[in-house]
Amino acid sequence: MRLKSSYFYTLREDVKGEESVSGNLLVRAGMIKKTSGGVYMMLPLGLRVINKIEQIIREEMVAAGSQEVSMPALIPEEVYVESGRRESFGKSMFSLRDRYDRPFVLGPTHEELFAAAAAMKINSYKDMPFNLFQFQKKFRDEPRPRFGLIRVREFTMKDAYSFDRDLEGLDISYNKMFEAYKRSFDRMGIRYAIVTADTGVMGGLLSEEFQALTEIGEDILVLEPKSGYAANIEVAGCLTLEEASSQEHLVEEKVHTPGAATIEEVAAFFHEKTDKFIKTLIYSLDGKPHALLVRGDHEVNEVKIQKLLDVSEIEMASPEVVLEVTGAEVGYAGPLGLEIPVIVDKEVELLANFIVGANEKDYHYKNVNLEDFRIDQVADIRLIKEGDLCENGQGPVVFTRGIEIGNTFKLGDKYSKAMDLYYSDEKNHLIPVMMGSYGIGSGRCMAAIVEQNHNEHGILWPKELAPIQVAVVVVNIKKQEQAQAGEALYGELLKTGLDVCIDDRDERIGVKFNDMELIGVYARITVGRDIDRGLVELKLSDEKEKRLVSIEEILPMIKTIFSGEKAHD
RNA sequence: CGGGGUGUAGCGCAGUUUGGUAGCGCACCUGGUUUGGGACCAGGGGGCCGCGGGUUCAAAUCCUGCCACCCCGACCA
Repeated sequence: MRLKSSYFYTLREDVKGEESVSGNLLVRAGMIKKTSGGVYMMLPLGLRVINKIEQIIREEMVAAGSQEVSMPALIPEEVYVESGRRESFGKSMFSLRDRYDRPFVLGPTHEELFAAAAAMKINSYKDMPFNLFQFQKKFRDEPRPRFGLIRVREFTMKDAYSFDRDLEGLDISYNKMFEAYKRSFDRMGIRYAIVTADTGVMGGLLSEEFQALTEIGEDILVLEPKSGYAANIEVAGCLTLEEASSQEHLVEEKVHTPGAATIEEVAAFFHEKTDKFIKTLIYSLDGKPHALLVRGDHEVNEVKIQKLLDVSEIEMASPEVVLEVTGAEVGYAGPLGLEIPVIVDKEVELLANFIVGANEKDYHYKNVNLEDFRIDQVADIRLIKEGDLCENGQGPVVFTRGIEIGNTFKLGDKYSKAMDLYYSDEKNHLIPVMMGSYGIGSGRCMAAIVEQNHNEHGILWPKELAPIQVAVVVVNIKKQEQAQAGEALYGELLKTGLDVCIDDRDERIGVKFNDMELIGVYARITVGRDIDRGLVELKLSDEKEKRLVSIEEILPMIKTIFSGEKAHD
């Protein structure tokens, strides 16, 4: 491409209100442009990168035996009603009506349609296994889009679906996808961790996430390096080897604690550490109030609660509800005398003579013990903390952050049962198909790569993904010998099939260098003052030093650097 | 949805307190001088001041309703 006559621009200043490095750099590089909250235009250079990312994924999917299809994004609402997900997605689904007032949605994910497509093919156990994939826009009305391409409302996902007759088959299909994912992300040069995760709205038997390791990641990953344990904090189990306290149980005592409502305030009042306290949190679970008890220095893990009690909606109860069920304003809830279900974290069971709220403003009870109140259930309901013992007992866990770039699910028969996808086995019994689903967000991959590969000047694309792999920068386009040499070299480079550009703009060299570094050109060839000696300068984005190369040697050198590369454009 | 903030030229901002002809930097156009790390001089173009009502002789500015965007808490590729 010739920059002078191409759609190409850069912004000199940082993007206002953009918190993520990737969002800022991609917008400044003219690769993406926000249209509205969480919706972006994909401009020429950005699209090139996305295409390269998707091509890698496509090659690996095909190599793993998957066939490409394309499903609609505009889908009759009834499809999701049938599977029960119209309700579970709720407000995060974009809904609309056609001219006859029939309800449609914009697909947030495509399990239902793939199940329908599979039904066309599947009659017998002989019709499986197989695997389909697509690249398709997904629409999710996220409450809070942010971080450039990381959390958006319209995005392209590669989604794949496997169909097997039984769990053994599903395991095989799942592992094929799993390996294809590893190869894809390895080829993109992404540093990632694989963690077990919550199955969430997808349901099913198993969920594993591919998490790109970055500072800005929205997910907290719990790792135990020695054993290789890795889990999303949502599902990380807690283990304690402590014994139950053998202290003699004292008689409970009501204490006036004026002005102390938060755990920290109460702890300061009693001159005790926060782990001598029990927090009583009033939650609304599918609209019904529940009391959740965790140690004062612990937090409730809402995903664990959702799984434990099979609830879909979980939120802290409103101050009005708290007043109603405890008889006191927020901050003084305690388990004594509560008439709502009381769920207790298993580590609370180990304590004796602890301090709790008195369900009365400005009062707490001390020396409270488990026999003093009704307990409906004891379970692991807390969020793990960094340094806690790993649930496998191997050692303390460390935290790191990640961006979820891929997710693999063993769905089991959830959708096949809902969508009536059955086959006949050898004995002519109708059996539900075992499904798996596998997603990769290509825009998130792009953002994650930028988060992991940038410097103070701009993006450092790996050479396979750079939108411009080789740039010929003519220092002074008005000097004939430079312009001619640059043009000649550009013409030769085009024949290599690499993504090449010539910066033929009438700009100062500093502007050109800065732009090339911002957009992440991999190899920059500068044609300038040394051209009269037959020399050009080569600078690779992953090397510090520039090299002077003779004009005759530059082409073979570039070919060597990119050897093994496929043709693009 | 709750809490906080911002909407003025393509981008970044001042002006709003105290109404009185809409400004600055970058970018853009013309001419000239420059040319290996975001040049300089001179001249110029570009605005439903987020949108709608209201107050006023007069509104970017005051009042009011709405919208959008950003940040902090509940979702997921």
